[in-house]
Amino acid sequence: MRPLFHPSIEDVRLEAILHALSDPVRVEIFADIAGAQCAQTCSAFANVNDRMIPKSSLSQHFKVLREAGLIHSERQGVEMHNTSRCEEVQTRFPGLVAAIINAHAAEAKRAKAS
Amino acid sequence: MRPLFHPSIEDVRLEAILHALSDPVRVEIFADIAGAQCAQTCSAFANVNDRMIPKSSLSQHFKVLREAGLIHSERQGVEMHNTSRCEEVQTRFPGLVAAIINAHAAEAKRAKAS
DNA sequence: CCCGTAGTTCAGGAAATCGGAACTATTGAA
DNA sequence: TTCAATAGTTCCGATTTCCTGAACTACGGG
Repeated sequence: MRPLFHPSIEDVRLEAILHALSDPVRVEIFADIAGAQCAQTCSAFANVNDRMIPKSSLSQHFKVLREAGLIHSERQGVEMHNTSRCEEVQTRFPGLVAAIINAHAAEAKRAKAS
Repeated sequence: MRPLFHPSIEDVRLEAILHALSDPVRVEIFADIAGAQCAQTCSAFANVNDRMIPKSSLSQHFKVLREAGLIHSERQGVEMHNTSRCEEVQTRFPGLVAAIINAHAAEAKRAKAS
């Protein structure tokens, strides 16, 4: 099994970040990881937005987030610990991730209200 | 030929905006329109990033930007006048478009420097 | 050593994207 | 009015990407 690839922050591309977060499942996962106090496992997201996500799809989603430079994944025993790279991305693209997370939160809030 | 559809600002979705701008051609077109003083035609972008874009693809790109709520397109005689909807989108998702345009400008600047 | 759990890889079917060719809409000139 | 030119749109087949079940790998515990 090939080791996990994490781009260095200089290699992070805007295009990859926007593509990664243009998927409703991935943006939800990322917002949760970014807002969490501690590292999150992959399987914690087996159902997102009241929808079952097969674990092969989940694995792909985490790969996309990881290779876009948005999260850091580290094997911890049998499971994976995922943390956000918000601070790093903030230095590269100031305000970007914060604005997206804000927008996502605003949309989620409105959906709940209706 | 069916009339052009523009979503009302309340119907604009984060997902659609991020998807629209996750394409290198579209983000370039949008940044240009947003930064321009006057309306831009479609064919003004026949070559973006030193690459020829076929007009059928250009038409699709404009449709994606339009239906995401990022631009307004209006027929003016034989050509199309495109303007950005930045102000409206700003009220719905504060800081989002500005951060993306900033990030895009930063990346373009770095690419030129190398 | 074997089992259970967590996640990855592979492969093929589904969906989105690209682009050439044909079409539509508008203007201006004959 | 008719014809030609210009600017975009639509259609459709080829390519690419995405999704997910099945098989696989990796680690920990008994």
